[in-house]
Amino acid sequence: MLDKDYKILIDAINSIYQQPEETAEHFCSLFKLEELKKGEYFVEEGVFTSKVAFILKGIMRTFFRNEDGIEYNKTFFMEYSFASPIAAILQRSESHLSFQALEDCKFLTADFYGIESMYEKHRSIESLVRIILQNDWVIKKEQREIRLVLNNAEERYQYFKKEYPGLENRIPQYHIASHLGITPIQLSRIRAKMAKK
Amino acid sequence: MLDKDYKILIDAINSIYQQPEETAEHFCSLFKLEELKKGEYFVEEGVFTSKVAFILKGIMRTFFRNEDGIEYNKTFFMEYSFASPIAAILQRSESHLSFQALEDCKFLTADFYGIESMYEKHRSIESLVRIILQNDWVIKKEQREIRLVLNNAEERYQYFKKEYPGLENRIPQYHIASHLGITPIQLSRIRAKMAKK
DNA sequence: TTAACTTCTTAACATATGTTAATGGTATCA
DNA sequence: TGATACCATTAACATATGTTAAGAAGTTAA
Repeated sequence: MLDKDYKILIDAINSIYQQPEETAEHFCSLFKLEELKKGEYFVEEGVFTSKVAFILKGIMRTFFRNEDGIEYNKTFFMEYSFASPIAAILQRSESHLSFQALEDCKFLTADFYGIESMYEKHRSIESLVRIILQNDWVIKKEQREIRLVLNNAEERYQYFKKEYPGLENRIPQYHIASHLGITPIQLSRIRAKMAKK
Repeated sequence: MLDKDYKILIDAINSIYQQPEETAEHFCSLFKLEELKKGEYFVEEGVFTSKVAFILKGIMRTFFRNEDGIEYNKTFFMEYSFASPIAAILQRSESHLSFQALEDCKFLTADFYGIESMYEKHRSIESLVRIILQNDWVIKKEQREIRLVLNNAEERYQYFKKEYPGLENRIPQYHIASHLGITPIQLSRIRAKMAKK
């Protein structure tokens, strides 16, 4: 069972919170390989789901669509990151976010409740999940809220390039603009201004 | 021990998640009454603390100060709400947010770890805390992030008045402006524009 | 009471961003 | 190959917001 893809997953979780070998193998056994073509959805808005994805190749975005149909790209997921509508899962509610492949994607996927059921016998998995949630949710969200209020669009773009290295060359500019909370036209102006310096 | 103040706290927690009478009394016994004068701090940036406050009278704000000293008012707390640097507590880290009284405050305060230690024997307290955290953090934060990106300042001000009824007449306008991510001048323009309609 | 202080408002000007439209480049596909 | 769709850029104009400065009204303190 320890083929190349699972080895990547094991390395990823061990670098977050070191796991006993048997625990790591049990954890990995919950995952199976899946693929999505560019444009296809991992999770669609309005559904109940408990899926978690660990991305091996490709890019996903998660976005919110308001009543006027305007989209806001909340987060991007690149190789070796976990993507999941975890807020909805924890609340036992439907997801109001969609998850979509922006490139052809290859990923490992598992059911979150299956992971939760490991907690009792494998406390290190509970710690792993808690650390991931605290990092992704509490810390990143809090800092993103502050940046949205205190930084202008150019500063937010600079931060985006640090947070997602290389991503600006893999996805359309309008997806980046939507993440920054500006129009593609304004992002183009900012890029032109930065190129001059 | 069931004086008027504790009765308010018991009613508040029961309306969130109904508790057995003995559990509610045990929970309340963890709290003691405190006061702060306007301008004084409940929590200061940079400290380790595990305090939780239930506000009986007055207003607090929690704010972030960036490297240039510019403040961002993240949340306001009015009567019968819980105020706490809970993100820092859960991460066992120092708070990078400050909590300050904007009016003379009377509140009940407890140690969060004391509350946590009730979980084993009183699962309904664990549920209570989980619900409060999910509401305040997950849902409210997610929706606030979306509003910051998709709504303009006038819409955010309209929302502020719904979220904090009456608060606009109890605190200075510049605190509201800081919460909305704009200058007091711009807020004054928005108010003038809305008054005309 | 007067003086100092705080808060809110308004004006004038500068900058940032949105909207609409046109253009050119590139990829895709029949 | 040619046609079409998609995407980024730029221009021109409108709106939103920031900055600086001034003044008015209310509050606090000497």
